[in-house]
Amino acid sequence: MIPYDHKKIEKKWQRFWEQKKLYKTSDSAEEKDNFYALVEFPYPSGNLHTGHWYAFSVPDIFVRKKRMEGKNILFPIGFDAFGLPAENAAIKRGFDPKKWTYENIDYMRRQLRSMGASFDWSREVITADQEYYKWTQWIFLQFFKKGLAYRAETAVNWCPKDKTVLANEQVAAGKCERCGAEVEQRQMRQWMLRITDYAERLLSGLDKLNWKDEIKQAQRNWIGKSEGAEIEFEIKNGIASSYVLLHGYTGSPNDNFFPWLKKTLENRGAKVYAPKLPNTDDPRVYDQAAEVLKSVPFNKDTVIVGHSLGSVVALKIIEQLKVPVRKTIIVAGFTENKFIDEPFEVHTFDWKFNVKKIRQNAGKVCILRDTIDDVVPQFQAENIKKLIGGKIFDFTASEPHASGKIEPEILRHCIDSVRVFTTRPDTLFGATYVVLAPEHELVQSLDSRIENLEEVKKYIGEAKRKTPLQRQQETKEKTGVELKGVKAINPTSKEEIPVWIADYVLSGYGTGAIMAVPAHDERDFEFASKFGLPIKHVVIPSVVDHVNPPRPDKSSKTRINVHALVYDPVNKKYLIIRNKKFGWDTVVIGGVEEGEKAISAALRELMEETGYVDLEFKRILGGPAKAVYFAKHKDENRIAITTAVYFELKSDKRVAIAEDGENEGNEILWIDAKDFVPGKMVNSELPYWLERLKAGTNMAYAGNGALINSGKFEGMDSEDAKKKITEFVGGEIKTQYKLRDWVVSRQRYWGVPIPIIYCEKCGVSAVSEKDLPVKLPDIKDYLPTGEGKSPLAKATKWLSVKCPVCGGNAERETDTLDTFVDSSWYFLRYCDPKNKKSFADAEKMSAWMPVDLYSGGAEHTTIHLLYSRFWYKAMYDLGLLGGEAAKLGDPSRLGEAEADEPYSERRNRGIILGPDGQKMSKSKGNVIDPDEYVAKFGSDTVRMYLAFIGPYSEAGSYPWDPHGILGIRRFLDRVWAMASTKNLLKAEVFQDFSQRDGARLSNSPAGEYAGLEKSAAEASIVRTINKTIKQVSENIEDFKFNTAISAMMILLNEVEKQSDAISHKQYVEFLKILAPFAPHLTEEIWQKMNKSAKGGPAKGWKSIHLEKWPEYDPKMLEEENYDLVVQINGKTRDKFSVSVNISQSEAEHLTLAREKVKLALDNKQLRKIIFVPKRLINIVV
RNA sequence: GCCCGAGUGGUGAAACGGCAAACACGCACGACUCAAAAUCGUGUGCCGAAAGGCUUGUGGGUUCAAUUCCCACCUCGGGCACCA
Repeated sequence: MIPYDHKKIEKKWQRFWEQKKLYKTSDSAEEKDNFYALVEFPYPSGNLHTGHWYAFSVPDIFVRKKRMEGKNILFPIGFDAFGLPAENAAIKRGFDPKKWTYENIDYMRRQLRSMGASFDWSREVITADQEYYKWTQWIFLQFFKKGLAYRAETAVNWCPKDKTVLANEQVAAGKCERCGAEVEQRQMRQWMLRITDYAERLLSGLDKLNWKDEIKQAQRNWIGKSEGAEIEFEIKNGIASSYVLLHGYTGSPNDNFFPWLKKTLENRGAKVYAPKLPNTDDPRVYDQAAEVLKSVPFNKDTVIVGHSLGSVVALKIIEQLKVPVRKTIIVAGFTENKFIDEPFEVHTFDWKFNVKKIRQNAGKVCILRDTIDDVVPQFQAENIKKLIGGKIFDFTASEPHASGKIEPEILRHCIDSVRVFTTRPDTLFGATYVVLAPEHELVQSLDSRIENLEEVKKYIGEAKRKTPLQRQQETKEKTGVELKGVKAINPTSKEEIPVWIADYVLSGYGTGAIMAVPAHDERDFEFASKFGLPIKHVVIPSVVDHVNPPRPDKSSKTRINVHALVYDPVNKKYLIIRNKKFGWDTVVIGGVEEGEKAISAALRELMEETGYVDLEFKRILGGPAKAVYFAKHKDENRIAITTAVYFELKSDKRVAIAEDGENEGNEILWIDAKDFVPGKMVNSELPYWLERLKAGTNMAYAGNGALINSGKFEGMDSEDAKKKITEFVGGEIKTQYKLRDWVVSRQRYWGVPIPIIYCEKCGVSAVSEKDLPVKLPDIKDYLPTGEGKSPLAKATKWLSVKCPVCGGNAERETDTLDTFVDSSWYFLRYCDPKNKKSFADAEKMSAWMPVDLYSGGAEHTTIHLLYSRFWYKAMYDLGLLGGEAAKLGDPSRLGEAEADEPYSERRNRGIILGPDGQKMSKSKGNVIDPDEYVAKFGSDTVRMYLAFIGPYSEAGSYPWDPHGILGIRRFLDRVWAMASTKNLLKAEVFQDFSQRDGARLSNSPAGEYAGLEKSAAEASIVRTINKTIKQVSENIEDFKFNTAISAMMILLNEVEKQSDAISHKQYVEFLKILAPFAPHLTEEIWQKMNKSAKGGPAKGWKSIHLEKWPEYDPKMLEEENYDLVVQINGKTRDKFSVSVNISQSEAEHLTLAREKVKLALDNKQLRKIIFVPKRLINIVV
């Protein structure tokens, strides 16, 4: 017997496949459909671990099967080569990150080849290659030009250890996902991508995708959509006594600047001055304004609003004022993120400002940044901020100067008010206070009115010092401070309510302020309870009686009543009333008179109806709640606002029951506690009611229901009231997402340089296309500066550059891009990896995209998967994807196709644990080195063992069993041994084998097979092989490789027992279905079976991996007989062999005749017989 | 707390609503061997000497029949987490 020398065999075939370029893919193949199978490319950490093997070699089984089925397969591989580990190795051990990375790639490439996976290496992509990152930069610039990439100052996550910012998605439980250090919040100016613009499409796109629900759900949760309303709460005395409105240069061609704004302010009793300014940039514009403004009595309660040109006028006025004004609002332009490729003429004012004077007199400064692209530097938000300070508020309308949109926005700043976001506008009547996030801007603008400013400032300072993790850890105990002297006005009741700041309100979500409805929100309830704030119930649960539902043909009456539940603790019984006349059970129900307490009403009614008087009130069981039912005794529908009260019986003492019509037919009953359940009572679901009524007692009731204490909305269903109340107070229906914009700049070296240039004069501009790529310079010192700057800031020579607009001296952006940017489009580069003219050719992309099957780790669900979906959609909208996608580029046609989704099917893989069932880690000493096992058993064994370890279709975690792998090796040994002992591997026997299709494997004379036994064995083998082909085919499709392997094992077990019965054709079929699992072994046997006389491969021989995937014959699956299972009352009692065609009556007859059945039935009456052909017969007695 | 997913032998795990535990590991016994390893064979859910009974986290429901469908609860894993 020839030994199975895996080392020799595997090396031989890996070399052979490579030489023959067996897996090289052309973009189309005749009569073959394209199929794009993608696995997440690895980070070149230096060594392939078990996880890599699991990630790559198992999907390779699927890929090989698809290829044999006749698909033109794209199965590429590459390296996600930028990232922190390289850089940290550089800092720690002095390696050159580039050298380190590329050496690792070389090593891993060799290891990957030893895996025998059928990658097309000719398409390898490395993200750190200049040819690749040139296009990363290029695409980034396309985003920049469309405003999808922008730079802004926001609160960002800062990792103090890695000294870089992180995206939200890279922070887990307040810690840096990579190094575990506690993340801090910092205000920093960063590059961001507008992924939030795509929130809705990222959400709706999921519906169309063939992904597992758990993956979709995780993305949905991450996006976190909630629908609600924004509602304005005015601050008491929030309106100033006078306003001066100064219109803009280009924005308002009409006489009056914002007529609506003027009217609105006047309606509220303010004095408004809106002089007409000439539409010119001549300095005399001020003189004219000054003339008009002579009549304005400026004082410390004046608010000045300047827009564009008007802002310059405003500054001039402020400069000359003697007394400071209350507030200055400047509506300014925005140039920073505009891509300027053409020089423009700059309008200039030669006015000089006295900055000190302005700062003295401007009061609170608030700058609203419009989307208008203002080319005049004086009109730009940033410049105005430099000049007079203050705070910038971004205002994004759908169009610049959006009339009707910007005015309300300005109004908000003219009148001190708080805008809150709520998903429960229906509870607005119950808003008893307002809470601001500590970072909320209103605190600053109100500081003169806050009586306890010191305390407030102290609280804010403490809140700011806390890391996000600390804040999270303190969720149990709520803290906060009231802004004393400040009141907000509830827009429904006009009541004055207190304003608090508390860090349980997050500045980054919604408006950074909430209306607190303690009665109907758990957090507010907790806060209100702690600080003694009022709790006002406005929604009560609503219960409809399903046993006695309201009848549409009957009139309805609303009543306030009480349900009195009485318990006798001695006998453990409940008191109920059974009405004989109408046939129902109730507890005592009594109407509550005007001004009466529920408890006394209950006691009165109990006495009248039952006579019991010695009762002790225990507690309010529930309510108030709305209960709707049909009251038979009154023949009308009842809408009862009811309270449930619980009493205990102290003694049997009774008085006479009042004899009136009401009590007719009533029977007073005491029933067992266990019988006090809906099913056991007559026409009653009272216990269920009482349960429902409990909601809202001693806790916040957050459910829906009916409105109370809500003015004209009294009684309305809370769901309907949401819209109605929002309209009533002039609020705005709004959708919020938890998703934040993606922060992509990193203050680190080893990444793609952001291709942006800063010029003193021209601001921010893109690097010209011809200058791409901006190469990552070689530097010596990789240490981050720590103060928010990348090590690139130290590469002085690289740093300085000519401005692409004016040609003057300028500087480069020193931050690099997040590596998730690199991996957001690598699958596109695989389509056309060598392209020098574009990132990928449109035709080629449309030949392959979308990816048919994407396999990767579950940890990327809300990171890479979400990012790349966004990236792809953005590219799609920019028309960059070409082919069909470009034709579909019109956003109005979206939804017609999935053209904007990159992956049509996604599968998450599980993880391999150490033998101890723990995650593998060096410190635990449970790391399995795949190389060791490959050396010992071969890569075929390792990959097949990983496939066998558990269902790949479920992202479970499977421990590596060092013994378990033996089972696979034994199986492969037996496959080999069978070929070997059956002389398959001897050339002289099998030359011209191709002509001997159908011949027996053994050399024995044909006569030996004569006889019944043999043919039964043959029939059995035929059936098994067909079954196996069927199962293996289906299981691979479902990623259930474990059961596919088990099916092949079953086949081999059977074949070994009667190997003479297997034909050559059948053996070949077996070999072919095994080929994707054990590509080397099967190829070796396949070749040896097809040797020519001279010993080389037979003429026309081709690799088994290019052979056609076997098909099964459904007819061959059928059996003539089967074991009929006999059940009696569902329990198996017997079984016997019957023909497949047996009729029910025959089966019954045979079954009843059997001894065991007779015995078991014991002459009992048969009630029913169920016969399921080909399965069982069930006798019910 | 919310949203997913999963609970089946000693272990990894199988099972269109139809014989629970296929396949594999491990273990026990046997064969081969002077011996061991490897290999091959037999057995292996639990209780019971056997007949037989019990068994898919717990409790209920639907069904002739439930690991599978429905409800409640418990435990574990994952994601989110003061998101108004």
